[in-house]
Amino acid sequence: MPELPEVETTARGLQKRVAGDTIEFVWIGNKTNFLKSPAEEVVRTLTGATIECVRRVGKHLVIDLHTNETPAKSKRSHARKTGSAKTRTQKSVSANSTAVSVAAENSQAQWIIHLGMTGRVLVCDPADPPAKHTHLVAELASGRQLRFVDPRRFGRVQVAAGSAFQAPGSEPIGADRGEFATLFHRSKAPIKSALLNQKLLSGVGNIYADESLFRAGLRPRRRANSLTRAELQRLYNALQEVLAEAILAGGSSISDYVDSSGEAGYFQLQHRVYGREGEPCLACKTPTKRIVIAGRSSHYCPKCQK
DNA sequence: ACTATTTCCTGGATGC
DNA sequence: TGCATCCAGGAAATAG
Repeated sequence: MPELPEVETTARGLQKRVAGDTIEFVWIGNKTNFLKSPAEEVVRTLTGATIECVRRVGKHLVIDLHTNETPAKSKRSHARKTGSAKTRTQKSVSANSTAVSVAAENSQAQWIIHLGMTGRVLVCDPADPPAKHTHLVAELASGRQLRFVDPRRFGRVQVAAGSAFQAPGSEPIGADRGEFATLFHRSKAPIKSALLNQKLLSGVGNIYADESLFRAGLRPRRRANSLTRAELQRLYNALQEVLAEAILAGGSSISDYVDSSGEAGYFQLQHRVYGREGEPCLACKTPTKRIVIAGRSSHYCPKCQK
């Protein structure tokens, strides 16, 4: 299940393999509820676009494109979208005061993919048999294909004009310590819920939330605003550590391991609490507990975590 | 203005 | 063996 480290690993792999390539043709399947932008807008934006860069923004995969789309068309279609998209449009437009930079902005577009629970982006040979639940195929000038596969369709695909896509919250990696503390100081929600709230930090999912809380010695039900300065510091350190280790594990595998369907192999970080209900805590042997917070499984050691 | 719960989805695991 | 039921979870929608 892709969280920040997996998305980072995927982004690096894709950057390495498809940057500089051009999308020549786009196919979209029958089930289109994974699209956040209208299908025709996705097709229009992607077709003929050159992939400049693939990167991670929060839990989103962002593919920066150079397009041939005309400014007028791009603006009108973009304006149909919902609140947050409008805000971004306004931002990106207002940031460009001269006509020249507006024109430059409009030859840029972004293909934004959220992998949800089961989403994957594969680099395939056209001869590779399509995986079940393949919802979008982009044929590349190099002769290869990018395929979006997602059985559960929790993943989301959208396109946007410009290059200003932002995640709803702060970037967890290298977040400022003070800012990190401020984010959680205001929230009365359980710290576990606050960690999962993408409007605070973008990119932390269920597994790494549990792992961070375990390393920080904090119970998931603790109210975020009850954490002391020292506890927030421990949580900050734990989160940085967990994410860095997970990316390292993924990063070491991506360079030399890509399976037959072009999928990067995730060598996941060894979980210390996640999914270990009833098993002895690795530090003190107390059986690991599992509770449900905000509808999510939360694992913790009742002795080590206060 | 909050937080908490439900809903969307399918495949794999479990139970009878 | 086969069928029904449950469970996993990111994030939007809905409820409290």
